[in-house]
Amino acid sequence: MASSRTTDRTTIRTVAADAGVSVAAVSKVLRNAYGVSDELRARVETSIARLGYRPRAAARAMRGQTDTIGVLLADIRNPFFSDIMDGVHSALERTKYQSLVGISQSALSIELALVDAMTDRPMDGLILVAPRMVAADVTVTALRSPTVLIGHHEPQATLFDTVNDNDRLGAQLVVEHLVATGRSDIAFLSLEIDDPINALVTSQREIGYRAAMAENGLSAHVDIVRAGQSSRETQAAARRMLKSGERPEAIFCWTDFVALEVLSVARELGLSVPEDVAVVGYDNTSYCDLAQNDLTSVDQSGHTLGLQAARLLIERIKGRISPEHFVVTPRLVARGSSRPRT
Amino acid sequence: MASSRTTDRTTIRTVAADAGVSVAAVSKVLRNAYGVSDELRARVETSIARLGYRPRAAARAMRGQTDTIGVLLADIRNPFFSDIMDGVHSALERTKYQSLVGISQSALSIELALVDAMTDRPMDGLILVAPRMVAADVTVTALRSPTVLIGHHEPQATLFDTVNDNDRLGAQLVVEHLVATGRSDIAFLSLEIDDPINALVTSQREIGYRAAMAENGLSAHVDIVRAGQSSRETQAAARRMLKSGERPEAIFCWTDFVALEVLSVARELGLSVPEDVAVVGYDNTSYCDLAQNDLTSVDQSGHTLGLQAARLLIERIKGRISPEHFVVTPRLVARGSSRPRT
DNA sequence: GCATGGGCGTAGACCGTTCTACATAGCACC
DNA sequence: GGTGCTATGTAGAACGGTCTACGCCCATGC
Repeated sequence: MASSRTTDRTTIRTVAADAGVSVAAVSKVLRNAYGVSDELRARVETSIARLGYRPRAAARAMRGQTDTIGVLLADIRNPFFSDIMDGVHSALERTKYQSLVGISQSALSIELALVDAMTDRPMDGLILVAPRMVAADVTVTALRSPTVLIGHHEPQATLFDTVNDNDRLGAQLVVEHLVATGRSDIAFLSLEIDDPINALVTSQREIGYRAAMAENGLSAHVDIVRAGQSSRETQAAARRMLKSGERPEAIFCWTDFVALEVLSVARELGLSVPEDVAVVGYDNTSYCDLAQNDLTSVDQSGHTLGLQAARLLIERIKGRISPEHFVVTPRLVARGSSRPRT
Repeated sequence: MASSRTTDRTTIRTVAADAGVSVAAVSKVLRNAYGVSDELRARVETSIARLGYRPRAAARAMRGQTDTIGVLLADIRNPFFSDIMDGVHSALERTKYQSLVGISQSALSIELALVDAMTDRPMDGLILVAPRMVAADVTVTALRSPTVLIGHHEPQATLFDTVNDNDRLGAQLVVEHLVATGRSDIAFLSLEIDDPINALVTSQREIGYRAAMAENGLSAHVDIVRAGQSSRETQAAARRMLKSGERPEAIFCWTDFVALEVLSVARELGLSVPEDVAVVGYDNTSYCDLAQNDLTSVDQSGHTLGLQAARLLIERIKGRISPEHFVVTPRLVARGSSRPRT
């Protein structure tokens, strides 16, 4: 079966024979290692080009590097993750590294399986985006291969790097903005998670929200609603919040994606935004700027996060041991969905 | 450097020693190959569990399978591709296969590099989603590993399978719907591509659009505008179309993602949808259903496409040689953005 | 003239699996 | 008791790279 496929691929041995040198010499050229004369290099490169030779990553992986980094994404639907990937790609552009992505669908079990799969592959390093796993699991992973986390607060960690937005501050900016525009009854629509840990961005935003409400003397108004990932659950939660007798004056959503659903439900219920209810998102994804959404949001530059993570990872692959924890400062981008009421 | 990381991983030899059997025996158990007694299997499995052994994919790749399939996505931003990935994941759920994704950012050069990287990895098979490459390149790829294409029309191909929507029909449905709702000046906003080929979904939709316009005696109104991927280019094109003296009565966009931008521009220009201009998308992604978009679109069930592709790929990996070409029939989902004018 | 050392290239072990070819045991049958 | 067959387990050669250890050559210094 599939026997027609064994095309007798050209290997390093073929190249060596063609160039009339040893296998080791070809390997040296490939890795541009020390001890190769210009003449030998030229000869080998000519043969490589003529034969169209490509080293097999699998064989390479057994002893050396694979020049591949693995990215674990929780959720491909959230457009914010596209921004992160853009950043990763631009950091990798001029390097020898390529990225391969695993999608965990926000399920812890899949996440763990994927990390295992990637370490078995193996990859030279891993970028985990918004992972759900607990510190112990991250540690195990980091011991096996260089690791950088995005969107996971573990500022004391020494075995891996982290790249984060200051999520507490971001939430505070939102609350302050809403207060400044005349709202005080501000609810937070967060994400429901089985075993929430403080490292999660949603937890951090909840903390920031609580703190800011307290600072503004609004502790009595604190209202955190948590809904699952799915559109159905999100809409149901939004509907409950907007229909209830004491509808909040503003809903702050943990991510833009959710805020768009809230806007939709509000419109369906005949409510006007921002008159009847203000809506604010988080991440400042490209959807916020569309006129039909006109959504106030918090910018944390996914591009920068991805870029930094990739940079740090490469440093770590190259041997850095000391941990680095990069934090970007969020910035509120006010749009129509939170304009002061007239 | 990173020497602390060499944790002396347990290998198949460790397991063999622990269970008191040969390496080959362990390998047999792992692959559940023929010629293993229940007693031996039990013994080996106990050792595997006790040692927490995991076979390394890289070593495995050198002779056998890797149980990994590669998916090449053109663009992670387009939410339609999320639907496809959902389908792929559900097909793979109960199998031993895992998927790893490469993102080409709609660039032909990256696409080719990624396909090479994946074949070198190697993967057991490849799913290429909306690839730009020409038939010759696909053929080369298919000769190296089992391949299924999604969103690439090559119905005669024998070396690989394809999974497609009937894009011509989809475009026809749109034109007919718009005609039925009283429009005749219907423009098509398509995608600009350097070297367009007929196999692309955009080309197919253009063909369907032209044909349907002709059938309805509207050939004089045929107007195909092509814009690049970026939001900036899309908006610029939309602005030109909507501002011009002879603004069309309807704009049919090649994908939802673009239609959302058009809705935004229309609103910015103070035009009302669908009164001043009707807008229709393609793919029926989840954004269409949001009240602020309320976008008419064509459903081609990305979930089904992904599911079928994964199924076909596994069949092919298992030895099927004869080509299969799966085609789904699109369905128009009418919403507010194309309601008849009152 | 001879030891020294740096530059260059090579031989061959090694990485962790798979898989073919073969050895052995047990059993049925004559 | 010998023969043939099946069922089970094993030895060892792949797979295609990397990388260490070493040898050769030539220039240099004394």
